[in-house]
Amino acid sequence: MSFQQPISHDSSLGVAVDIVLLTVVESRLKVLLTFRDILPYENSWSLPGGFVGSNESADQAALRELKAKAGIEEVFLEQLYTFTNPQRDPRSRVVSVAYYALVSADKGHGRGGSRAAQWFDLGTDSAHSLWVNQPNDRLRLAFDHADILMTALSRIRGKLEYAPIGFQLLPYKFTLTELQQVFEAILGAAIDKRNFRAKIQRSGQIRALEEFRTGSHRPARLYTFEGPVF
Amino acid sequence: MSFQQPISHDSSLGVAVDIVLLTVVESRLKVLLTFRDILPYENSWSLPGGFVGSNESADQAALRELKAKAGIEEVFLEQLYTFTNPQRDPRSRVVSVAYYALVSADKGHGRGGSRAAQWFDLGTDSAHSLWVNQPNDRLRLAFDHADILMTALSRIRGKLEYAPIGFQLLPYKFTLTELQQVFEAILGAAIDKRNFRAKIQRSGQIRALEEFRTGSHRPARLYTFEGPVF
DNA sequence: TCAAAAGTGTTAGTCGTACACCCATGC
DNA sequence: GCATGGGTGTACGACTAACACTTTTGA
Repeated sequence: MSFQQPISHDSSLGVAVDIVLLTVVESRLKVLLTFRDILPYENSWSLPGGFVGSNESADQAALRELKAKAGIEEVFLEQLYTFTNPQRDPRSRVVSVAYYALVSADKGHGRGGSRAAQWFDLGTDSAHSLWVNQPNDRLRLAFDHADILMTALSRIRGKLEYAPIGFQLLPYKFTLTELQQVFEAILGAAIDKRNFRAKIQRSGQIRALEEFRTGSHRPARLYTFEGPVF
Repeated sequence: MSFQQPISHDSSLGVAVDIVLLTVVESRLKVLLTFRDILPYENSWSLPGGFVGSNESADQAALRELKAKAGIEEVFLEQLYTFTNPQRDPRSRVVSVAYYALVSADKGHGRGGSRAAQWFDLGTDSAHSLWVNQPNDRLRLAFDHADILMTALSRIRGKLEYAPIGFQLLPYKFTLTELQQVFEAILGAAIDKRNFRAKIQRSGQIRALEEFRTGSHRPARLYTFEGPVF
């Protein structure tokens, strides 16, 4: 039996952040991945991330990485979970403080067309977790990033029900149909239109504007997010 | 544009775990604190914790520390949040992966009477956060441990509503009054007896036993936890 | 005038909440 | 027989979920 002696501080683990950056485009949930052209996991895709600098918090590191890798500055960012399996990085011991971030599609495309970072579709129906568990050949995620992605998806799905995070994926003005599409994309399931609208209106989180989005059919009223009143 | 070369890994942050270990004794929520007889924060109380070993996960480190500092082995343990303020430890850079743990009072007293580790009362009414924010002189917590404790309390209060964690604070057999007292201790508020019992019964999480706890009054039926059926 | 998306109400079941009295036991 | 904690039911309001048709516009 191994008696663990008191651990010396200079065991020197590395600390990194990894970010699950999500957006919704045309009713589809998308995640930003970066391409690795170096070992380990050369030619795999991975979550954007990097090491935490010696004089910054993990939050700051995550924001810095988002700006550098995705060109994104205004973003909703929350800590997700910290992954600490000693074997998660084959090179050396690195613990990863994972974050999830949500951007609206209009802000979210600073980069992402580049060869180094691309948006990947998370599937249209409830097959999210399937997809993540059994990625196709094109998409074998590096390290434990598939775990991180799954954890993020299930956290966000849960949180969507009670926290006003859906709005983070939309621009300032949006239609109720767009909002519903965001919910459906995240939950991976269809929602009844009347019930959804009634519930959202009841919640008092949105305010109707006197503006309409005009398209090729009946114009849709625009709304804006207005946090709950305390 | 800065192509980020991997930030030199040897910035060598330390990684520690800190654990908010809670129990409920006689309707009072208690937290286990350890006494620091060394600098920094000499003569303060702190959450039990320690550095993560170079070959163990943070979960394993937390379990090891719980066993070492509190003599506790069977315990419900979940990761809470990772605290990464660069100044949180005045000696050197240490990030802390915080956990919360729940034990039933019957298991929870392996240690805790020792000079090094003691159970502290978290106040009987809804004044929890007040108490934590403005600790009396006896109780000024080391590092950012007051933050960690507050985060744990608010997480647990939230989670109590939808996850079966209340049972973790009770022995295998318990009365409904005991269960209600656990809920009241955590929420810091009184609960209506009839509503509580109806709700718990409805949830299908407990099973009635044909045993009774006999005391100085009418005997109370014992129940046992039985996870939700899938 | 037609295609397409916007918009709207009712019903039934379930859950939360407020509230007061009788029951079984030890002393 | 009394003090103490154990145990029970009902009514109202709010929310969930199922379900189909009319309105407005551009083409």
